[in-house]
Amino acid sequence: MSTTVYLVDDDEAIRDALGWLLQSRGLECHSHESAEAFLTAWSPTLSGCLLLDIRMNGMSGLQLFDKLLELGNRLPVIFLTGHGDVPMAVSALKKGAFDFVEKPFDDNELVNRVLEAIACDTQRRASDASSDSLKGRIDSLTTRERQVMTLILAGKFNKVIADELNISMRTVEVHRANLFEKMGVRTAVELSQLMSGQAHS
Amino acid sequence: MSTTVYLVDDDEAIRDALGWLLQSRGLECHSHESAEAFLTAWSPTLSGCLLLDIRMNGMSGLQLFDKLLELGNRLPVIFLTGHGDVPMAVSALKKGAFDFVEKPFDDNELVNRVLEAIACDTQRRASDASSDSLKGRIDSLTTRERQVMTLILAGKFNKVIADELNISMRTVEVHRANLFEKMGVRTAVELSQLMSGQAHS
DNA sequence: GTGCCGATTGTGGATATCCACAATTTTTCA
DNA sequence: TGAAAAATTGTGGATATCCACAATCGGCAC
Repeated sequence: MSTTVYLVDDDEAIRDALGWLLQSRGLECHSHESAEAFLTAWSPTLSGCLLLDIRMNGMSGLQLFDKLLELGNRLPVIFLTGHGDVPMAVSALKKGAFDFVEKPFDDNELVNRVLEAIACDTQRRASDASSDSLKGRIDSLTTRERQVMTLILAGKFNKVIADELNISMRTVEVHRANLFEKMGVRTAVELSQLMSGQAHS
Repeated sequence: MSTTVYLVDDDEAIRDALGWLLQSRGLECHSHESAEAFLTAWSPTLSGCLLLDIRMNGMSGLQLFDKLLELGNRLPVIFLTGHGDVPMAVSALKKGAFDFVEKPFDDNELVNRVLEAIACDTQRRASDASSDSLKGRIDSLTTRERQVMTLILAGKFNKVIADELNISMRTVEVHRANLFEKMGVRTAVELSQLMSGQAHS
């Protein structure tokens, strides 16, 4: 999935106009005429951003937003509405919506918001990728190696680790060397920095 | 400064009503009749939250908010307004306001928002405190000790550090022991975890 | 100018880590 | 049941770290 602007609005005129606007600015745009239609197309791997009309036949934009939140959506959402009120906007933003724009909107303004949202998603995606690769390396560890790693990160000596796991120091050394290799680090400090911010129970 | 609700509104009736409401819920409340008056009372050490009316004579609530942002305010801000519109609310929230409430408001609702804001501030304050104490410990390090620490955090051996600083390994050992003592850690791993997320150039 | 602080270095020994060479036991999975 | 993966342990030596004891040198403040 390359970065794309997903547009959900039941008004064909708006879909056409916005689609044209976005494409004229070099942005790929996929339109859906209903929340339901977008839901079937949605996957956690989508990247870019989501333009979401609030008032629609069937599931509303707000309902779709809630549903996507449950599904773990990370795509930044920009709400579009002609009938928004303040509490609605406040609630949407506090739930994590990226923006909330009233119709009629200024074309340049909207495109700017879209570009910001895409930039935000790109950045999140990059940090996700590195944390995924880290998770992969952690998964490749054996149970013992993970136990040893945890104790190393607790700042304990091999001797103490051996004691707590009821194994010989030599075995700890082996696990230590192996897990350093798998995690791609050369020292405990590097490991600690790599793992900082990660859960590793 | 104990945790207090700061209220800025140029309508005396509202100040009285809100002040009464908050105090009846056990919340200390300090009222100010203008943005200017609050500004002179403001200090970075205030804790609690700020209830801010938007439409006021003189400096508006939004202007005060911007000014406080420049001054480095960390107090959560809840806007109160009888004439808010969606773009205004969106802009305020995107700038970091804690909430945006329209008048007339439900008493319980508002008190809940205030309690949330206070909880949020209390939490931030706690994490600030520990990071301040950390900063203090870092400040207590000598120049050399800081240099050595940086290299330790880069995962380098004493030998390499000695080389890079053109001093003997023994000297590095001394600095290392001293800075561990000052930072309150026993191993490089603990130091690394302590410093994770901190800048230490 | 005397004293304090920070930086510097040395010796020597106790601990700890790193690793090659070598091997056995246990678990897991097909 | 047999092969592969994982866990285990030992020896011995090279490196690294930790630390007490001891000392020199330069800058700065009172």
